[in-house]
Amino acid sequence: MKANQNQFSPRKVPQQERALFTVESILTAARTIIQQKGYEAATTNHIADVAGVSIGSLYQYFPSKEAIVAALVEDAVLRAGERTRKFLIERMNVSLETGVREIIQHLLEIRREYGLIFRRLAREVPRFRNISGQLTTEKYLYNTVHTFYLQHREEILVEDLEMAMFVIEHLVVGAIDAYLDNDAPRLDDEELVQQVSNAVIKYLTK
Amino acid sequence: MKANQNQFSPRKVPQQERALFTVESILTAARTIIQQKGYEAATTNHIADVAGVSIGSLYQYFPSKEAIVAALVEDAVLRAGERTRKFLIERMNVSLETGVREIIQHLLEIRREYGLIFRRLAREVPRFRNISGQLTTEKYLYNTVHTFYLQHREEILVEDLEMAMFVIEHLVVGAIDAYLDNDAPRLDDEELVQQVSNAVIKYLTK
DNA sequence: GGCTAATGTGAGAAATTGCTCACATCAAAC
DNA sequence: GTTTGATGTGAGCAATTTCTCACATTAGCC
Repeated sequence: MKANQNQFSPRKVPQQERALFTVESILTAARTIIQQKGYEAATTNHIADVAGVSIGSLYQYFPSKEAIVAALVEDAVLRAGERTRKFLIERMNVSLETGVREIIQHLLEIRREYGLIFRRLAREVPRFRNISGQLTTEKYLYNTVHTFYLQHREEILVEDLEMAMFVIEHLVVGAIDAYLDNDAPRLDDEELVQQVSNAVIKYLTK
Repeated sequence: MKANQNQFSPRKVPQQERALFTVESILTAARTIIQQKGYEAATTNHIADVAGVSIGSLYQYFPSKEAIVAALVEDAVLRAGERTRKFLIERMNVSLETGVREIIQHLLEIRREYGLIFRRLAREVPRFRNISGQLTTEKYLYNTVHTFYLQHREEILVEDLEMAMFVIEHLVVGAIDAYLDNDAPRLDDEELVQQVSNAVIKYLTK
């Protein structure tokens, strides 16, 4: 019984070039299908088909269908988390207004780019909601955002900052997701970011 | 070929007391299962099991699994829509601040009560998103809300009111759903309503 | 070339699920 | 009590989907 193995661990680690290509093809195919047709359409046979490999190969590297999806989610959470982290650290010293606007702008980009994971998958497969939820709420990000707000504490009139952070996080993400879901009439990226920033800044400082 | 029949129409209208009880049992079972375990867990056999009726009886009254879900959705949209309509009309003449707060309070109640439909189902089954989306965006409600805002137009500094309505709708619903999904720490109903109202009012008037 | 381990294949086994149908039971009217 | 239509039953069909396994092919090494 090997350690560090769970029900999502790969069965076999690819060692040759062509095996790596196979694994990549499978992940790409799964991503594409889920993106375009949704989770239900992503049957293992269909994924193998689109990837151009046999169903047997698929099951050599992934123990189950869920393992494929888990791999997609993990990848997205890692990448998006890393980018957001860097972004936040670079913005540590800007003004409250600028910081808020740029963070919202950044969140819009992230949630558009990883729409598959953070919106489609997280909604259709409740199992994965927590995993993808990690991104916005994980401790490191939380602390970084918290630090940013603290640097502008005197401008902020809200008493309970932690509570305000929770409210803001979900106000913002809620509006962004709705904007991306519906194709909002009379509203473009710039305008959305402007309006939501306004709301957040006014909520905090007026 | 009968008119007024579609793929969701019941096959048979219950005529005796016990048949009505059967239908109710099926709907209740479906609601419970979806609420607690999600849409995927709601197989027809499982629904019949929980309802305490045979799978045959289920298919006597519902032509398909989707018809059961459609019945749940329709019921919720009708009830919630009607209640919201009445609520809005009663609040036509209150102040901007009071109106906004009470509407948010009302939305919180509605989305908690009909959480099954407006949150779980709408997310897991893309097919039903539009139907449940009707509730908040349907024309009548839209016009009613619009009228309310217009009565306080001089207090409102935002130029493009229609755009602001879109932003506000999704800010509010986003925050409410997040609050209901996560069991938000250090935040109760009253506090949430207060904070979100604050944000909306300040966004509109400052 | 010959050997070995890694990789690839796809028919089909096993499991799941929506749904049917031939039949059994019950309620109401006479 | 008999009849008749409404209601209830559940084995199992048909279609789909996940996953296995015996076998074939390929890459790397001597």
